[in-house]
Amino acid sequence: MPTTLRDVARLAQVSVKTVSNVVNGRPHVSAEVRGRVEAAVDALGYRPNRFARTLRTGRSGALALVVSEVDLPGLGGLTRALAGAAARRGYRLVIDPVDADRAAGHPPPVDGCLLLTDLPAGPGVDALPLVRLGRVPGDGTADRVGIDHLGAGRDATAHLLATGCRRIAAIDAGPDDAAPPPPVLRGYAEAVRTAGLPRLPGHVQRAAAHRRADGYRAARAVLARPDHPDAFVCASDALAIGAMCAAFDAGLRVPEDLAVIGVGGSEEGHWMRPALSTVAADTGFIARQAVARLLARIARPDAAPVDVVAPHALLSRASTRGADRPGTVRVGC
Amino acid sequence: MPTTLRDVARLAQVSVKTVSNVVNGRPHVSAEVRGRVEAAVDALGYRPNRFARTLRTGRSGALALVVSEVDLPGLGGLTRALAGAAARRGYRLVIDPVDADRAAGHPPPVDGCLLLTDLPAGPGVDALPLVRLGRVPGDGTADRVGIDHLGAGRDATAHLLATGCRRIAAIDAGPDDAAPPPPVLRGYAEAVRTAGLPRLPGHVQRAAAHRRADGYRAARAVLARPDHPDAFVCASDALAIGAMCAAFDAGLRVPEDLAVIGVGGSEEGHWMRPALSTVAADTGFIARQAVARLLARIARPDAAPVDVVAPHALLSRASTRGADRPGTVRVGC
DNA sequence: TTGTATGCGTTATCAG
DNA sequence: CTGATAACGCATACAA
Repeated sequence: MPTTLRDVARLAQVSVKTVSNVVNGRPHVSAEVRGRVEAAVDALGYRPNRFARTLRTGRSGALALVVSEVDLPGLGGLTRALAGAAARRGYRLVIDPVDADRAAGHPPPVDGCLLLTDLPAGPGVDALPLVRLGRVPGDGTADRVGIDHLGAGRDATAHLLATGCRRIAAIDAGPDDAAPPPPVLRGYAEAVRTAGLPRLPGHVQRAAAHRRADGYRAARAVLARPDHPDAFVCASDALAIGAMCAAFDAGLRVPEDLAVIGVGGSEEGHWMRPALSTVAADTGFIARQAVARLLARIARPDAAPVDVVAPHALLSRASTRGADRPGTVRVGC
Repeated sequence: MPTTLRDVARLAQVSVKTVSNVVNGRPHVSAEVRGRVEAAVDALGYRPNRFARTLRTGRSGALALVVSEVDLPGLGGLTRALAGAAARRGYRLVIDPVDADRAAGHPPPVDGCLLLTDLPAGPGVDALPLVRLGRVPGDGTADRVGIDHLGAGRDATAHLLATGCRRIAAIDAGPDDAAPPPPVLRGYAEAVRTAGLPRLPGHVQRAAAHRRADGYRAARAVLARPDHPDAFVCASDALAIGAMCAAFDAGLRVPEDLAVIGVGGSEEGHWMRPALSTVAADTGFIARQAVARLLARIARPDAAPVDVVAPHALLSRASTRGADRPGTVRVGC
């Protein structure tokens, strides 16, 4: 049974209020009383009850990053950046993994949520202040911070074109019949059209989700066709990693026979061999903006939702051809 | 300002207690009253306040997985297993990323912690019921669930010996002068000695931590020596992935010139090319045991700490030689 | 500068 | 079966 403010107050011979003042670092407490209280706190090993404090103040001081997939390449870097940004604003960050099916049924005990999933928020989470992470623009129902995926798809494709690829395939996640197609695919189509290249049938694949295995399957499907592509644009690093593995297992050399580029700038891609070229988001920017937007929404729940577009840069590594490698090609906003 | 039990009670023309009974699914409520209350709950969009509930009951229904490194290969699989095990016991799981330096200063708002770090618990976390994940045996100060790392090191080394490797190097994390050496290294040394092979100087490297970059650096240091090893035993998949990259960058073929094996059984290793051989823990077992131990400790805080040894199996994949590949070699307990 | 009293939203105790 | 009322631990008007 934990010690409470009252226990400390009794031992230190002061009132509850004074102990509260000392614990919360309030001024206007005499040095002598403060010393007595601190001694009592130490002696009893007092720790404030977070739930009581939150109930009273209405603030828990915690934000949640809600993810439907914990094994996502790049999640580590994003989490680090978000935790840092939150800490600088006086908040702690916890990760809340939710099942795809029972999506976010109960809200985590936090002041607000960052959603890294395109799932519907669910009855629990959507009552909380909420910022979505990922592709912008969104549907305007919530604040959203992410890179311009259409631009990312265009830039990735342009990079492949510039390094000599001519039969470029693309892999994105989501239902096959989605309309409009997802932004990376639109950017890809735009770049291919601008270059005056023909659209090859079956060269656009839709994976079930952004998992390595989905990318592997999608890439196999394309590589099984008689008209091999010479490059893959993948809408995420997870898909790209799966696609690279499919290429190896098919006996193809990367990038000589098949170039691969992803989107995300994940750490894991850096540790593939060959290292994965990728359109990297500025995670520091995203983290700062996402936390700032979320805190703003907590303060003003009724403000109009805004989209924040984060800068991106193309990281040209060994999985794509090109004389400029290794290096960063500045593109995007 | 959210709606409370009182608002619902007022609208439904019943007492606060009755609403509470309905919300918590208690029996002894007439169907008619129940219907009225449920209608009011829906109309007002009532959601129970978790903090008030926790304050009152003393139980939050949440467990925390405390990690010092979020970019760990295998963390995804472990998290999934733990979240599942917790859910089956009626608990939710959140991940609490902590900085290595300001380790776990504040306790997360949960009923207990699973610690996936060897850092000292810190003043906040160590007051909570706590189970450590990782190598067993531990120091006896806390419950601990993990595989037998000494056996894992022995089995990994034996596998390399059985597939023809004769100059085997080892990489583990931690300070160079730690005594006793970490268990994987001890198992490695034991297997090498048993095989009657000489100890090659400089073939045991200590990395700063279990990060890919640490494995990369350590492997480079070994490969820079005139007496190349023909295999690496790595104490984690993160180290092994870094070591594999170092081998490639040195122009070596895996496994022909250099075999590599890790410990952990991470998903990420599966998606390396060649796929990483690894000593895989039974994450389902670990998750079930860890959650069970933690709940037991919550119920009886003063019970003596116990160590639980989880089964492990050697996954022989393409990063090690051998005719039996691909396949699982049953070893361990 | 410090103490007293009240309420945050919930559940539990006890009457009716 | 239902209703009034007291706690849970903390922070804060307000009083002293």
